[in-house]
Amino acid sequence: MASMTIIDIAKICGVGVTTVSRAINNHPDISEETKAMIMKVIKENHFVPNNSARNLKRSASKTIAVLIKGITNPFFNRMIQVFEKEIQRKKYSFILQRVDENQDEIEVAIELEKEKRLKGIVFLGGYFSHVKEKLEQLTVPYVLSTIGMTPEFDPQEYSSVSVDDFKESYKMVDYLCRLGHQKIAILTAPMSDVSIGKLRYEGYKQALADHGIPLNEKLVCCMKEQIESYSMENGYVVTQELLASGEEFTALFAVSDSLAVGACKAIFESGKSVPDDYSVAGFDGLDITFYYHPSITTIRQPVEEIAEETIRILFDLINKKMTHAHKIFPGELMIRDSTIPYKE
Amino acid sequence: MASMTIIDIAKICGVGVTTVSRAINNHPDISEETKAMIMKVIKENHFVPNNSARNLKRSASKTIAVLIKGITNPFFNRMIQVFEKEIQRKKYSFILQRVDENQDEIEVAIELEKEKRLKGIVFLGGYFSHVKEKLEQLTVPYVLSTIGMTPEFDPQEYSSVSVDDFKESYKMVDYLCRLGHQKIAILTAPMSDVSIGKLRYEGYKQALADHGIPLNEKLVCCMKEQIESYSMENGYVVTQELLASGEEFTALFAVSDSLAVGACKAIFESGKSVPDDYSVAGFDGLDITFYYHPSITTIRQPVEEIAEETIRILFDLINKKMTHAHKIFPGELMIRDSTIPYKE
DNA sequence: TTGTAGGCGTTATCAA
DNA sequence: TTGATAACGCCTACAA
Repeated sequence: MASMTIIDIAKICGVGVTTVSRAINNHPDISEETKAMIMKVIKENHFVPNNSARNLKRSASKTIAVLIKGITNPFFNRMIQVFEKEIQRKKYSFILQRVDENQDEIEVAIELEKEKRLKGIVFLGGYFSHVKEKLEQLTVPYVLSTIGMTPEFDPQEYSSVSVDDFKESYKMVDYLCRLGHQKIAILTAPMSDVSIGKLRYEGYKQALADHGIPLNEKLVCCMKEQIESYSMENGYVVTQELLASGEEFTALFAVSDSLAVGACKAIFESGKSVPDDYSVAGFDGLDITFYYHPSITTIRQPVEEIAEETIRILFDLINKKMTHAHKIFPGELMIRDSTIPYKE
Repeated sequence: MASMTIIDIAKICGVGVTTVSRAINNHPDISEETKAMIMKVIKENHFVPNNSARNLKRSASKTIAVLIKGITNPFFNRMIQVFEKEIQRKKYSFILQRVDENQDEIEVAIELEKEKRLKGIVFLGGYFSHVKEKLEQLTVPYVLSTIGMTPEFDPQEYSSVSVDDFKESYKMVDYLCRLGHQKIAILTAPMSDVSIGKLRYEGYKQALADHGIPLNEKLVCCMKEQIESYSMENGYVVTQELLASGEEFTALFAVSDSLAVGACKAIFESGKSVPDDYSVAGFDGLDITFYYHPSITTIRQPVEEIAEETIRILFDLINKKMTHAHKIFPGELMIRDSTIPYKE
């Protein structure tokens, strides 16, 4: 039989559609017994309400969408879990929407906002270089979570939660310098990057400068554009080239953990060792850095706290408790087995 | 200003709503110039059509949904990419819907089918033990991709694409036996599991039997229920317990690569070595098995082929070219550095 | 506590 | 090539 509607159910039950609607939506104005009867009929006939119709009619729904760019990143998994938990705790429902690499997240957001009558949006990952005019089409509050922003964006215009990529990167390179390393290679985003890749690279440069180490451009290795960015493969390939170049270095800082894993592999394959021949450090705090052998020194981003704070700010915005907020969490330098002091 | 509708646009343009609709949907019956004019107005006013209304009205849309259980699994990333590419190539649009661990994927599917007027569904991951009655509520074709099915399901009732988990598991354990290993531990799903975990365990048992090796239950290690299943952490914790138990073994077969990585870590931490003290093998063919040090022997599932075939079958079903199909792909035994012959 | 009727924004039908 | 109008399935004043 063709799909049932609320009208069919009403007919079968011998009641009006309103009553059925009330039963479905747990409205108070309905007697327990009619409700039970209706629900029974619904079960028996496998009636499922059509969400499109509901969304169309509803003026507002209690739902939050999380838009995530690059779902590949294992770093987001934990965050999504926290988002879901926190959003459900607030009795809101939760939509996870993947945004393709070559899709515009704002356009997706605008469309989704209308379709689902969203109450708020979380943007996760990606670069976020959008014109103000476009952002203004978003009529519900939104928070950028772990998204590096270039400074030309007016902080008054948006809210965000993240670590200070510049500072944390600095922290790591500073640590490597203090171990006595002077020739520190970096594996980073292409120079065209404007987001976290750039921020972390700037931290590297600053740390070197503060230690009186001149920048050696031959030790600045950029990911290949044609390979998935921040992937193990990219780290592997780029490190192979670095090793083949013959340029000397004693430590390698990869701006993401996956890159670091790929780098380690390239080093091992060349017959060298981590950390005896090269110290290697990553960034993010992925689980794999703990499980890799040797375990990999990294900057752990406090994902749970970041996710929780993101939701807290979003709801404050929704409840109009504030206009905009920016929260920066400190990262944690996890010293592991992949980095050791420089030895002559 | 409040959100625009197609009526507002029609008024501004001085045309009827139908004409606007035609412009939006690239209908043939409209002159190029009015269309251009309308599109210009739409751009200027940032009009975005409401999807709920479209879905409600449309009788059918060319869209395929991929429902994925346990988005954590990195194994799915590549598959999703292929799905997206193939679906777009067919000029269909693609929806990725995450299904929570404690959600019923069929119910999600039924709801989504109505909401989005789906043409077809792909189920990815999970266990899939559903009653026939429920499956029958799905009125569009669907394909199970890389989902282990217990034999009691009638193959006439559904379509599927996967590897033969039993056979591939057998292949791996057989290989370990041929290396001379006799005491082979397995890291597998809890015995209550009915899906791939069970199938892979059965393959292990059969291979041991065929080599005349009695099953030692102390070497059958089940994942902890309270830890994320098939995770590195689970492999780590369970292997620590195995090592602590003092039960002797020379090889360890983990039914997933992530478990294998965790196992390796536990072994290294105990002061032992892979592969010198213990050979370790995984299953799935994740990238990390190549990048780990030592690289990990595994069964590679041909993800691209599986994904492509899934879509091919789905479209054959949609176009009524067949009733049901089951495609089994062979896995590939990737012999790496984590397994070596048994030495006295 | 229950039912009737109108409208959410779009597309499809049909007539102009 | 265009436009008026009736659905699509549901929710919600408002009336009973």
